[in-house]
Amino acid sequence: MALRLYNTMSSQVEDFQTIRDKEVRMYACGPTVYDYGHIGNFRTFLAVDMLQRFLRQSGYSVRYVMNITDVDDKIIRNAARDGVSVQQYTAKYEKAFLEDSAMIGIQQPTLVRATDHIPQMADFVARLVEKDIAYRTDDGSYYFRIAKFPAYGKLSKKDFGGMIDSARVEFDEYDKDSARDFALWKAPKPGEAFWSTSIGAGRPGWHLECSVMSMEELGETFDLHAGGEDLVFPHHENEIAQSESLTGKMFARFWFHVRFLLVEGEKMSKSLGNFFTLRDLVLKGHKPSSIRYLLTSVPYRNQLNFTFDGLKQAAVSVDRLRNFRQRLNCGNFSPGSNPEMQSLATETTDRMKAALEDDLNTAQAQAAIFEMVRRANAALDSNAVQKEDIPSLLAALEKFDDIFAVLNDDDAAKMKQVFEWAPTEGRDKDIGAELRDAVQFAQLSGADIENKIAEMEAARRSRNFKSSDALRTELTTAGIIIENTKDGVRWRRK
RNA sequence: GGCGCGGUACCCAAGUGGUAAGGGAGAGGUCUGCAAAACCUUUAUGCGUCGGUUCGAUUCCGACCCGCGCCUCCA
Repeated sequence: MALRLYNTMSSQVEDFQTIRDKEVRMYACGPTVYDYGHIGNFRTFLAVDMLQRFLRQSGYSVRYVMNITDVDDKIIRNAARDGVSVQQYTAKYEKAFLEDSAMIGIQQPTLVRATDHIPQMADFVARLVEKDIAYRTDDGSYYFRIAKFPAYGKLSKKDFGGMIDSARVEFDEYDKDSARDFALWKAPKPGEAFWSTSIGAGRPGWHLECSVMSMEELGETFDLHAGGEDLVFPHHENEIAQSESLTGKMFARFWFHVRFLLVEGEKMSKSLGNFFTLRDLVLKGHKPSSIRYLLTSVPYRNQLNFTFDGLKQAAVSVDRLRNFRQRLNCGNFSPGSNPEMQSLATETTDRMKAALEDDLNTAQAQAAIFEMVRRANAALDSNAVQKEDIPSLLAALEKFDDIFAVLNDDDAAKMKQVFEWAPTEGRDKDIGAELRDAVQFAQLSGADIENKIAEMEAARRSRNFKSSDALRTELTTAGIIIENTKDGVRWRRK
């Protein structure tokens, strides 16, 4: 078996084959850095992150490039509103994006910025003009002539046959040959940021940067291009048009699109009051690992209903996995190995691989790991797990976590960052009691806790349950969960 | 209107032409000084509705109802 992925271009699940053996060159459309990223953005980036992780786990070397769109209408407008330069404005949100990505466990791709590629973009337009594929309008803007690219619409399955030859239309403020022609380069408007280039002053249109930067980084034809489902049209369609009409070659082989999510059953929107940035959720006290788990638990092509109930459930599920790992790490086991445990680990690894190879079916991969957890826990209860089984079971768990990345408990440290950030943006009032608690709990050092536990254990040994229970309550109140096992006391943070 | 996706238990959510993964929640039980963790049992004769094809459909086909997406820069 090998990886099979849905390709938007063919509308089918296909065998994933790379141009170069065992090397994947992929590009994802990243954020426009005009505000903090919301959970919808992160669902998409997380899906691509999982794909990238799985490709590496499958033995590919991966060149993964993501763009940062740091110039567009909204950015220019907001920067002007705030009285800062475009660079100052975007630097803040780019930084926030990187912090948020790290917080939610995204492995950082090679990042490229639109504004670092202005000359290349101008050059790209000039070459299109030479081929008469692009044209300049009176105001100094440049447009792509869709009539020159008959395959236009092949990705989004749209038929533009009837419109392409329409007469020259006066279209609002612009002077396009056809209403469907799209802007490659926009002439400057009074008071707006612009760049002086070989094709004149102005700024790039939205689609241009992705064609220019992806080809510069990955070559004229690369393996996979990813983004949110909304980008199929017009963004990716336009990228294909401009790139392929310039090179005469196929632009990207696979098109990977992530479905939008719903929040509490409805489309996420500010007017509905169900619009959440990642930081909004952490401010409410939700753990980054819970958010990551929930956002990755539904396969990327299915609609995911993001709910607060689901977030709670995700937290419990993650705890279950973490408890299991701790149980494996802390117990005392007799020497030898149990063939049943060995084959359980192997079966689980195989099932996870098969699930992910099937168009990244994350839900089934989770089912496989939980099946293992349940069966191994049962075996642990009956002392059927032996010393040499531990590495095998842990290896399967690690294989899972290479992709899902929720086991490492650094939630408190991440939440602390958000806690400290809040006042800098006047968001103190949004800090929830749960976040406050989580941050406070993190202050207690491991040594402090161990000391309390030793005290508690001493009381228990002398059967002074009243005093030991008091100590446990004290720790519980501080967010420490105590478990007395036959191998001694285990503790963990809530 | 055009193109596309989906409706599965209390909640989230996989999946299959032969009778329903997994997680959470609930109930009962085991273990425990009490907890916690863990385990066991249990919770859809049912997979939007109505027809059709079939020995057999939740899975295929058709109609309808509902939700969602794209169709001028929203991941």
